[in-house]
Amino acid sequence: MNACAQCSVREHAICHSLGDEKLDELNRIGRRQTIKKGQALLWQGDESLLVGNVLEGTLKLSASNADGRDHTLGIMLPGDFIGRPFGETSAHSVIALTDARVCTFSRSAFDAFAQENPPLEHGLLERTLTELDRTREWMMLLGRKSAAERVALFLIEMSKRSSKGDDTGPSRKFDLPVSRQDMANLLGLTIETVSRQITRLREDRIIATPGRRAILILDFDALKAVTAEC
Amino acid sequence: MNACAQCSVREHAICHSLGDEKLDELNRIGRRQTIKKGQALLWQGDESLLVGNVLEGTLKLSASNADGRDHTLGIMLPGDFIGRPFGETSAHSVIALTDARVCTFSRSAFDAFAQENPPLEHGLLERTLTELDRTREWMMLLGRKSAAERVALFLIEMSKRSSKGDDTGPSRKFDLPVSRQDMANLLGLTIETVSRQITRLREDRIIATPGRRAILILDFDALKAVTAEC
DNA sequence: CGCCTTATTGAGGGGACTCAAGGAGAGTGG
DNA sequence: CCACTCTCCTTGAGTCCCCTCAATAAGGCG
Repeated sequence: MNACAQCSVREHAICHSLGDEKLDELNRIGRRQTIKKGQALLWQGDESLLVGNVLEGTLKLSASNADGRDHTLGIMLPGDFIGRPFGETSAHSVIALTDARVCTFSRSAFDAFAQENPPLEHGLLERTLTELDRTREWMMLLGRKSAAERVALFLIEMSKRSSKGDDTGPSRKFDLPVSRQDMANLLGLTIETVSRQITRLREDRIIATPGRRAILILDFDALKAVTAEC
Repeated sequence: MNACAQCSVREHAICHSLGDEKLDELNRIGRRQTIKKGQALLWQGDESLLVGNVLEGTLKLSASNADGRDHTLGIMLPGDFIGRPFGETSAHSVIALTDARVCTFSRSAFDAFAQENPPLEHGLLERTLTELDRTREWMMLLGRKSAAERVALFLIEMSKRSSKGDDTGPSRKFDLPVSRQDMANLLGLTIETVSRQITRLREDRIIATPGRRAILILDFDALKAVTAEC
């Protein structure tokens, strides 16, 4: 029985470029795996041993430098591709923010499989190019935007991503997949600054926070306006 | 006569994965082109019409947002790949910082050629993955590092890149390919802050500045130490 | 309830920005 | 060769935003 056939991310992951036969072959080198919140799937600097797809849960891509400060480089949600194919070492760590399920492959087996399946490589290339564009957008945020803009932009982004699959547009109510600390690390701010910005948005009646992780957007236009104000 | 055979970046560009025959074919859809300093090769938001390789000179990848602030996302040197294959629009602008020569392809022709030449796509994928890693490193710089660290890191990076091809290690003396303003845009700082940091490094006898754009590293270890200090 | 983690709020300081003026080259033309 | 201009860079003074340090509050869970 092919586990891929009923895979929850079948349509969104890189595998969707493969036919049934090839999918079967890929399935044979793959392995479903669960990770507990806080556990690492990959360690920065370690040998790059595996790659894979997120099936369920949220993970973060993060890096820390010599003096201990660490920075979250991205959030990985179901359907996203994890890991660094064709490389000796993993440049960043991948850590589960919630309990998660992933579908992993040994890097060497995946590399070999990819090289023999141009459509898969092509899909991976397109995905990587898109990710590069997105990362560069984020660079701009880190380089030039104020704390208020960063937080507002993050909320909008999360609102969009949490409604993935729906056609109702960005959700007005959703749960943040990350803690304040993770938000701060992602946005290049401190936890206190993030908290203050959230408070400010609540005082201005732009958002409400019905729970610790919950966000309810009251005035979407006003939130958007914050992202562009000087 | 195949212009690629004697191409200055033959060994460093993506083309090196191709055999003579395929190279010839690629050559036929390519076109050598010169751009004057300040001219744009691609405009952010425009249709993605071309891709190519840098042959000579320096270009920058940049983006500007609604309120006019703009940010340099990367520096492109000879051998680097330019543009966004397989995409409708160009997410960023590419602008010449010096007079430059590039080898360009219409995007559609390149896309078609790439899809038929897996080794080329594979090379492009590896390159894109590496670029993504590098961009993420830079994100960390923008998110977490002080002005002093940013400038020091930039000088080290430029020292390394300017000695490309040599085996003498990073050059101690080199010319910056960019203006102070470009440095500031790249590092997410203002021109004044960059200037002050350079002055500081000179006062501390870590570097000397024998000319407007020239840098001479006097104490490499001290410079490295700056990149990691708190 | 008590403990622990996570989030909020406050006070104070510092690093980078803003605004403004002055210098230093490179190129031009007399 | 020297004024002149233009651009790029440097330096200074003052301000503001975000960080740091510190205390308090709010959940979550045994």
